[in-house]
Amino acid sequence: MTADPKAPRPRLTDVAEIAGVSMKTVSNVINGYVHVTEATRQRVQAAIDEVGYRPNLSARNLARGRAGVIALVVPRLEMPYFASLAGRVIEKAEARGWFVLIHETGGELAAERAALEGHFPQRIDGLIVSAQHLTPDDVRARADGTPLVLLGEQDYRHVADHVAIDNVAASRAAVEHLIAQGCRRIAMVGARPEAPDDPRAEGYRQALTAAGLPIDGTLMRPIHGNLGEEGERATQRLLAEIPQPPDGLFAVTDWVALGAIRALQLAGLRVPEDVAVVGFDDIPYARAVTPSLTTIAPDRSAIAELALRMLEAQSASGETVPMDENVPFELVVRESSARRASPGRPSA
Amino acid sequence: MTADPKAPRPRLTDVAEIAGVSMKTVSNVINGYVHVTEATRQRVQAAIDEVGYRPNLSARNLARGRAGVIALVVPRLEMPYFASLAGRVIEKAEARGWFVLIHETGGELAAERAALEGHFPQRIDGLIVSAQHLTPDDVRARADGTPLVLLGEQDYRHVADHVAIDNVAASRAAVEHLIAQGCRRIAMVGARPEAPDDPRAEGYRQALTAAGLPIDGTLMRPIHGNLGEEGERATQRLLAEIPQPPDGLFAVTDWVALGAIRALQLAGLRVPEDVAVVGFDDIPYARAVTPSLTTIAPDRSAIAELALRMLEAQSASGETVPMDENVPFELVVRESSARRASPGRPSA
DNA sequence: CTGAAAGCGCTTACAG
DNA sequence: CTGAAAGCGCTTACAG
Repeated sequence: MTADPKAPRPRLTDVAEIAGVSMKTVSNVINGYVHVTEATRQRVQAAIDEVGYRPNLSARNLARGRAGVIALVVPRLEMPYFASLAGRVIEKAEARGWFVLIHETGGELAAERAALEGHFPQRIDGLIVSAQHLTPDDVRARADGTPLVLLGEQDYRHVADHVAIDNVAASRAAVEHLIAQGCRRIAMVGARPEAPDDPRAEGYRQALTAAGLPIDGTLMRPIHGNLGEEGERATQRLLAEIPQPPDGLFAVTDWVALGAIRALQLAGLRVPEDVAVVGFDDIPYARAVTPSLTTIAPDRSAIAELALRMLEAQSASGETVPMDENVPFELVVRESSARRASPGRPSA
Repeated sequence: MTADPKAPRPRLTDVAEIAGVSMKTVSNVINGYVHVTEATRQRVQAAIDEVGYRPNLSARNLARGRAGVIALVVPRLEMPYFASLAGRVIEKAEARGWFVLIHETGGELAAERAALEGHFPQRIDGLIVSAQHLTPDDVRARADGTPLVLLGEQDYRHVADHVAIDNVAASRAAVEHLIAQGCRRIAMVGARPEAPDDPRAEGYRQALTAAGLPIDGTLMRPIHGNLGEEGERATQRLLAEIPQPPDGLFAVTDWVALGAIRALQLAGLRVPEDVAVVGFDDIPYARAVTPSLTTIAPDRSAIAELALRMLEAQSASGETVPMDENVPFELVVRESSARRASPGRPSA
């Protein structure tokens, strides 16, 4: 069990010798192939356990002609949503014998494009990209043929495999919740009016329209990088530019929501009493801050699992029709939206 | 430059053929060895650029007899301190042609011990562990011989290579800052009275003693996992158990500080007016929350660089005397400690 | 300063 | 169902 730390690592041939079989048979057992009698399998397994054999992945990947590595491209690992997503991708990849090379773009479009073209220090078998700025045209223009899965809120349908939550439905759920709390003038921080279609803005509009509320463009505030500071600044400008503060605020990410709450509080507004706030992502801080944050929690595990299945499918079949898959989400209600006002009678 | 995506990847021999030299010469150029004339080097480089050659790391590592992988073991990647540390480790490792296998322990001692014993799905060349519970005895009992570097606040001197900031000095700086802000009754959330020596508690004591302030054990509150919720609960209990709230609070991590601030605010105390708060780590949220958090910022880049150098040194020389290196830190003053009271006249 | 050849530890047709 | 052998793409003594 515990081997001499200085001894060379046992090889497949060592295991084969101990078990009294050929390398091929050991390989069959390790890779779970059929056509091995149960008695042989057990004998081989015993030998594997005895010497503590673990395959040399460099040799395996070389022989198989693959890198054994997939890249996960995110804006910044420091953003907890991406960190937890990375954790799940690593977990799911491990189960498939894949390594995850994490690559940060810093939210730069140029870095996102470079990643799309496979500009990595090494060869990779697949690419999962969670982009902030990449457009469908960027993806369409891609020359590199490495299997690719895109994550995130953009609509990449018909361009590449894509997995995400239903952002329209999730945003709609968030805003409907604010309406149910009695909010009538709901701001959105992080809308992207310049984008051809912004699903979170669409969900926002749908919820308002369904409730018979007007859509007021001045309440929709764009930001560039989904950082807390930007959420704060955008909310400050919002408050400065409109005569009366909103009574609800939907932020495109929790981080933006934290910045927005900061701006609201600095302006003397109470959350949730004066302004109810809902974020998006369910980052761990959403629980730790005051007030704790109501938010949309995407199923990160499902995202990771689907992304890896899509990569596998592409590796296996080469050309495929781009797929678009949705994973579940959940509205997690916490303090930031707990209005005491009854629905229909918002506190003014 | 842009190759046919379906074409097989160019190999070393392809480059050699184009440049009209042997594989060995190309290898020399790629690995930066001397004894290559400048003209040859340029010719080879041109061939490399022409076909877009990138070495097959599986083959390289197999030939070199190494895995090309180091493991980074952290409690949870979702904790932004570890996420940003991971980012820096990945960056520094990439420069050395190493992959980083990130492994989460969930803060479990058993998982930390398993990692120490090298229980990974594959072979690794080195191990960087940022542990929460591992004791020097655990490290001493290690059977596995893989190069190891420990990070974090525990004192692992004489047991294994260790890199950290000077936690005593950093904590002392944090508490001295609170004292300079006029605080006289300073609580510490996250002390570990059970640990033989807790450097952050030591710095706290040193600062108080140097200022002629008493050390009050009831103001030092232990917590287990450095989570926000625990910081909140510990602070709640603190407020419930002492007759008068503290006027300053030092938290062992920013995340704990956020929880503590929550508890303070829920108890009707204002931060920083009633209680000034300092955290530790400088996570990105420290800037985004209200009030923004005064904190200790460790030089993560320096931690990553030193850790990798130590791994390299161990790989090269086998047995070495355990080293202990400190990296710089900085006190970042923000709103949570901005007391209006002049030093010496704390507001009551 | 450069070339030809062995070897790293697997997988995988190909025989049997 | 199992074995002997070639080959994956590098590195590295070893010659020259």
